[in-house]
Amino acid sequence: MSEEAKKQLNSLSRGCVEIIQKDELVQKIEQSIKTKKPLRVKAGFDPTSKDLHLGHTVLLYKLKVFQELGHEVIFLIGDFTGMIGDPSGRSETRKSLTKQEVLENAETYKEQAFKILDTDKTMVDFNSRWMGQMTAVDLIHLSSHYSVARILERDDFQKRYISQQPISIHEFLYPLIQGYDSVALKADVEIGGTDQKFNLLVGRDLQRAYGQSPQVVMTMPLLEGTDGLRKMSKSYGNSIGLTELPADIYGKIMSVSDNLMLKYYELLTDFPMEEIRKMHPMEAKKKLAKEIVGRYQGEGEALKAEGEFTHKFTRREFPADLTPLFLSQLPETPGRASVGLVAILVKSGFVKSNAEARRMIEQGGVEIDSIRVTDSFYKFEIRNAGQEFKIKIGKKGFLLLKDS
RNA sequence: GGGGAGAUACCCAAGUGGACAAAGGGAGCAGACUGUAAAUCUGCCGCCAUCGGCUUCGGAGGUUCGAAUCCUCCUCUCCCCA
Repeated sequence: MSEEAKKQLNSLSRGCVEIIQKDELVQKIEQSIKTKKPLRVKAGFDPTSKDLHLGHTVLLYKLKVFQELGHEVIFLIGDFTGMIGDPSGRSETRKSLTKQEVLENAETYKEQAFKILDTDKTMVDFNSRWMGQMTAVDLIHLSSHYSVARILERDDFQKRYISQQPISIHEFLYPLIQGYDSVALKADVEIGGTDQKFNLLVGRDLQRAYGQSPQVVMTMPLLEGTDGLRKMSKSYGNSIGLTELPADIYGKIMSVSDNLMLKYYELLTDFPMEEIRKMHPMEAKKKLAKEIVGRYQGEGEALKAEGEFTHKFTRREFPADLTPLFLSQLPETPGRASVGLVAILVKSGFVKSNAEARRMIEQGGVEIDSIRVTDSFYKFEIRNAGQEFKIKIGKKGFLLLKDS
């Protein structure tokens, strides 16, 4: 293997779970170096939601590595497949999206993707370009290349089948359609999450069936969410969204376990791992949090988020520049002489119901001017006009309440 | 086309006429411990309220003093046979 190929393989493999087949990849790289023809590297994204989160960026980051090595990156938006809904890893049928929703989501995807990828060097494509043209005859022809038994082999389908969950025909078709994308694009390499392995391999098979040289498949781990257990997903409530408030992104990264942090480093950055391991975990985490916030929201926001974090949590101080909430802004506030704490918590939107507010108070989660209040009947006594109350609610809530 | 099983709170899941706002687990929230780590431990976990009340067990009706539990119809899902 040439030095250059070795170097490429090395940085491409970082964090990678599987490369099928590795020697094919080496061959393709050597070939590309020799002929000065870049590899066509494809990654598909299902625009199922508007909000991209860190989990989605694992692949984007890997594409960037390919790009920096001079290869041709195809950012494929599965607008057609998005309307079907990928059954991968699902225990139930995904709800289908309308064309309109898919296109809107695709826009935000592109926007976020180009914070990582080089706009000029990236080819953006939509699989409706070829799938939209496909006739029923073409589809049936495509289906003839695969058997029901082989599709059923797939782990998630099998689980659903055994546990008596419904599987719709259109979900069956999904892997074929996604696989066909590789044929249409003549991909040399496709990268995807480990949950995509089956679909990616179907791409290989179909390329062979259509007389092309099969793509190399590279699978990347699914990034666990903030719970450290399940893959990051908005519906699990464990995701870190790219467009969330900088302070939230920063805070969420800080609350991730040390182990998970290392994984984030491996998959989302190219910092040398040995150096990270040598750092104090909290310092390493801060560095990561700053890096991520900076990447998506800018350097300035990152610094601000870090400052805020240190102030609020490390030093446990009340944030300095909090916009006050005036009593008069609250709907139906009774005579200011007797404003109940419970009412304030609910009306300011920190808790959903009176019962929750009471619970929170009685369990010691509320402080007023640094004094814990456990009496759920507590009423504010306003002695002088313009008086302020600094209310701390649970771990993350800060409310500055002001008279008038 | 025929036969059978099932739908319970955010999720999984018990309950099969009163003691059920509904066991257990998970998630979530709060507290202790910390690095807002993670892990662990404790408490809370439908809604309104002072005792007390109100709405909930796929949907609509019905039986009963009383139903998540029984009956009827409907909707959805799964399995087996054809």
